[in-house]
Amino acid sequence: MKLGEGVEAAIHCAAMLAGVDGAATMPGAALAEAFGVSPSYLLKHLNMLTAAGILESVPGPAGGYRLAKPSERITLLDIVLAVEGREPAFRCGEIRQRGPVRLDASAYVKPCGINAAMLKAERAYRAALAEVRLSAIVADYVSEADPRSVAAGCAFVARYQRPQKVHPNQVPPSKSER
Amino acid sequence: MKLGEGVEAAIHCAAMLAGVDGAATMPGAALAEAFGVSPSYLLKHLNMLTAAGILESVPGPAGGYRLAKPSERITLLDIVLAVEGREPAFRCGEIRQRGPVRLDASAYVKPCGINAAMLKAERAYRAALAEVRLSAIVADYVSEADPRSVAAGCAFVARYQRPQKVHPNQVPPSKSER
DNA sequence: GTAGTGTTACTCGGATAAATATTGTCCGAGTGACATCGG
DNA sequence: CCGATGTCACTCGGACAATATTTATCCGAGTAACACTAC
Repeated sequence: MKLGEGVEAAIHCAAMLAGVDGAATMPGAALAEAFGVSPSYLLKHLNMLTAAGILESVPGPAGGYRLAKPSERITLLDIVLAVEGREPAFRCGEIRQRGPVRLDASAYVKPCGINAAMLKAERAYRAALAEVRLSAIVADYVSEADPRSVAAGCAFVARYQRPQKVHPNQVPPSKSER
Repeated sequence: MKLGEGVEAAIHCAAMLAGVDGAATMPGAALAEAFGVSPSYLLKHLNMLTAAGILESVPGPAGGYRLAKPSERITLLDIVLAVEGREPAFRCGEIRQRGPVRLDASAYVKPCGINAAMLKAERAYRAALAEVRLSAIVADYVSEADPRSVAAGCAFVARYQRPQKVHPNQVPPSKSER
């Protein structure tokens, strides 16, 4: 019963990416620097989030990551499952059948009660995570955390986010930062 | 997010030990044989259950393990925590403080919202496990599972359980088995 | 001045190694049962 | 026949490897920006 250390980083990265405007992106190296983790290792987890459809990655200069969908539609469960895997934590190995007494297979049609109880508990865990949207995490952070921390976070985002190349028929964003 | 394989064995062992009468014990080797797992490795988990006050161990010949308290007072949560450790699965490393912007410690008096959400989910998980008593597991098994499986389990228990030496002022149990 | 083109620097992505936790195995300390011996 | 005693077999308990998983790192493929050149 131990969650990988990358889950925490993944959630923090997603929360920070929720603060970038529009289609702008943020490089993985900047995210790694923001939290003091290994850049190369963080990319692995960000890659899993991308494969799960939570993030989008843009290659090349001015590339990076951004949310693939609005933060209201991303839950903590999505992130945890993407990083830790979708299979349940408790896997019934059917050890009740592995003893010396080999009964007929028809004696084991009923599912293992222990397995059922463990999976029910895990469903409760996942349900609790599914109720927390990324937008709620960000809103709570902005309203509850120390204003200095919020200001530092916003400054970091503004400093490192890279606006995307605009297509000719689109109006370029205001050249506010750098 | 992966539970050790020993958890399943530990729960099954506890359920089987709930079937031994009174103060009788069952050797760890018999439990290992019942589920087809390594005897030496199972002892490690049984030892953890003993350290947690769930089981009692009796050394010497006719020794073994038995429940340390009635099965109504043992929950799945007790067993899972004893085997997997009591600390929560999600450990907040406070990576929000590890970035390049070093704010004053007073900016982090509020707990991390992400950590709060993860711990709340884990509390739901543990609450669900705490509601399942070992006696309920056994009762469900006896009433729901295939009668052949129940009979085989009872026979196994009767075959391998070792009655304890009775003190002089106590009446010896019926010499039914072996 | 403008369009085309080549270079370049920056990004992600996957393959590769080190560290750690889990799983599995072994041997030793301790204890009560059993057989033996003596009364 | 009953009791004391020494031996012994059986138990758990912790120390010792092997394996799997997690963590960390490096190098390559790809892409868009940038500078340069030609028109």
